[in-house]
Amino acid sequence: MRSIGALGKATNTKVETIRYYERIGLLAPPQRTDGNYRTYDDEALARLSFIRRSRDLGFSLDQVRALLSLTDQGTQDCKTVDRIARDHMAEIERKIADLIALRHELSTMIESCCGGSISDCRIIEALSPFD
Amino acid sequence: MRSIGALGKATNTKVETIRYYERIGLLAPPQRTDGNYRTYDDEALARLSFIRRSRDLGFSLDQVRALLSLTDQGTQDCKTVDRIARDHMAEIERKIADLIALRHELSTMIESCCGGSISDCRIIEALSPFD
DNA sequence: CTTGACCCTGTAGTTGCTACAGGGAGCATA
DNA sequence: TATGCTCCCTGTAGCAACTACAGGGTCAAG
Repeated sequence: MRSIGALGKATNTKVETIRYYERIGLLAPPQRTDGNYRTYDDEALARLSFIRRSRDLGFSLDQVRALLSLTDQGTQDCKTVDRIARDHMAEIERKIADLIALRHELSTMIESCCGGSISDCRIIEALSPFD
Repeated sequence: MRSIGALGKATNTKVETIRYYERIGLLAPPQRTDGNYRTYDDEALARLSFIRRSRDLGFSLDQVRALLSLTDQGTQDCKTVDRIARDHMAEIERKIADLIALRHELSTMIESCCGGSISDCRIIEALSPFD
């Protein structure tokens, strides 16, 4: 059993974030000490680690919730898990493509700029309408 | 002169968003009709177009605010504009790199999965701690 | 004269936290 | 025993950048 601070350190999570996860129902309310302190067992540690790892991989809290409930059910619904992961992957691909397009536009804009000395700024011009 | 709805259509912006921009001081409060409707002139249209184009390029509202004030000043501070644009560019590069790393991790995870039929799910396993 | 599309203000919701404020618990030291 | 100090508690408000109401007013067409 460990305190919320210890759990936070173990999972690289801020204390407030842990309480937030509890509040939104992602983590079950843990046991309390006589002094009303939360105490967490290994299962809670595993669950929070799972959440954090999923978050690091960019899953939304809703997606994490879905993944957790699938593992909780133990129904081994691999198809659903796979779909969530693939959907997420597709979204990341989209974001990458968007950002690359953006980078291209931006770099064109920046390159057309004077570089800091000439008086009519092509960046502002590029952003302005009717040019 | 045009109504807020017309301005919204012309700039592909929701009416609520235009009012929001006004509330946070990005757009000046426009003139009103007798019936208290906002009316916008061409300058407002140009300004909102500038804002939207900047937003589309991923600039934050704070960055947009800075760009706008630079153009308002007319001081032709090209150096500052260039810096804002380059900073933004660097941030986008970072995001792209992050997402590509993420994609790699995710694809490794997904490929190791059964594909929807075998009962022990490697995705869940990959997300779980102590594996 | 009524219907419908538009507009108004003001407030609350979204995502995923983060940051207080104002207090209590628990342990070490003087 | 008193005093610090660190940790913990609850509850609320803030961030970005909108979006979505609720509950009303305005205006033109039929």
